[in-house]
Amino acid sequence: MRDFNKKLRVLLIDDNANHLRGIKELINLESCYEVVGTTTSANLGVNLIKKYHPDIVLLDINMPEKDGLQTIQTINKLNLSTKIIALSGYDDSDLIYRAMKLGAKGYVLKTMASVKLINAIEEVASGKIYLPTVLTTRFFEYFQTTAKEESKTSEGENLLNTLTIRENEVLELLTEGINYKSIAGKLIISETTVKTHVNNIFQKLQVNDRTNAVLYALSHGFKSSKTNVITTV
Amino acid sequence: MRDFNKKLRVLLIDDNANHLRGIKELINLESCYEVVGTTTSANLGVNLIKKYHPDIVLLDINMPEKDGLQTIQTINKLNLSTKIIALSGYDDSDLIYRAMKLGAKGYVLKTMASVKLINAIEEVASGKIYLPTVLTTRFFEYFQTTAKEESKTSEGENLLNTLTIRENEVLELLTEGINYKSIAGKLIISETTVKTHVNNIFQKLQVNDRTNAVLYALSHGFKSSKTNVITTV
DNA sequence: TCTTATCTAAACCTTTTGATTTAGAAAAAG
DNA sequence: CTTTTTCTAAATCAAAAGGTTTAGATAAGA
Repeated sequence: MRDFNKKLRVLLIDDNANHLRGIKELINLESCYEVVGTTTSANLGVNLIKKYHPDIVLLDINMPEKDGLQTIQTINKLNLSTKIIALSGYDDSDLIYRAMKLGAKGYVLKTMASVKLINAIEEVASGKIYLPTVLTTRFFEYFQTTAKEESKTSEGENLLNTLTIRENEVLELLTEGINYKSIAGKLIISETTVKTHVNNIFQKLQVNDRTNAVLYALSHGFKSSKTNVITTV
Repeated sequence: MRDFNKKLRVLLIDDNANHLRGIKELINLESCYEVVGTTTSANLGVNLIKKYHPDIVLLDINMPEKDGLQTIQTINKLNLSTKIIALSGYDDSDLIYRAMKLGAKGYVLKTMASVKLINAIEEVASGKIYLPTVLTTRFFEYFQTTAKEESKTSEGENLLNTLTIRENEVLELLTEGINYKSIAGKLIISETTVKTHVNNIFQKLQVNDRTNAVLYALSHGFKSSKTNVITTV
């Protein structure tokens, strides 16, 4: 929970100076906030964050100089407790999705009423996530469509299940982009044996080459025994 | 937008008969809803959905007989416009995450005030997503931690950005597991030209074969030009 | 205008892959 | 105690992929 005795320290990053001034005034109207800095440059913003360790950063993610999404990453890599609220002019599903994925704690449209912004700051500061209902819906639309393939593949008959243990080991190395010779070396078997296994894999997965075998494996939840594969979006 | 002249048809699935009765009464208090069926069995519930095509299904996802998450998938596979609201006793991040990923439009805790449930039905019926603030935060906690690994790959300089437009087109076809001849056919250029492009791609991505090129592309957020970004309104 | 980047293409050659057949040994299943 | 599965391996052959060099056409930029 948030300590109301201390002022919340807020940093503003927006390439539009006018907008910057507007937001600053708006926030300063509230006695419990303190704007510790404003800047039109993402790179400068990152430096200010390093220096001042603000509680909240309001970050315009539609900036020309540096990609806003990248900036989110850069800030999060600092490993501070600073929380990021993304500011954007667009309610683009993909943009919202990516911003949130990269660790933004809130997303506010510039067109939204100023009271929403204060609301967002308050919520995020107290450890919650702030997403207006419209954007939540947008987010989930995108989330569910991109996640759909994963669920589709996890059910039904998966040809991967027909593979033997050895074939699985071979396929795992195939998915790492390793050639016959190296696979033979790693499994300590002859290259021709590897070829035999690979051919059997092809038949079972109903493909004709390694690329398609790898693609099948990755898109059908093939789990390598050591590393956890991140199934893409 | 929802048509207020028609009653919203709701189906209830909960293995606890008492709870089922309670919810039914609660919903029937509201004149704009109609409970078209109640059942304690997930499998039976799916059949009822096939028969009655309800607008909303309130689905308890903590059932012994059949896994609630599986039931969500089964229902969605019917491809009806039926919207699912997950009911659960637990505010478990992973559970919420998976339920939403599988296509639930809302998630309500059984411990929540009954007015929240009505609220959820109303929101979901009108095409929105309903997640109480507490659960939204839980969801994003989980979402952001599981997505973290992915973001790692998209940071730093991405060699994919060095590719020309044509090289991107070729890479896109490579990631579909297509061979030189077919790529040449699709782009209406000669096979040797394709080879030239592919070689340039290899150099730029610092790999030696197509499999590794594809793996690089997939793990570094290569976006095929076909991928549809949902841009609404 | 000169230069650079991009797209196109061929020739030549080497390496890798993939397809097919055959077959022995060991282990598991019946 | 057979039969089947799995893992091993070799021999061939054909096809695809990859490496390298050279080069013309065009468009974009300095």
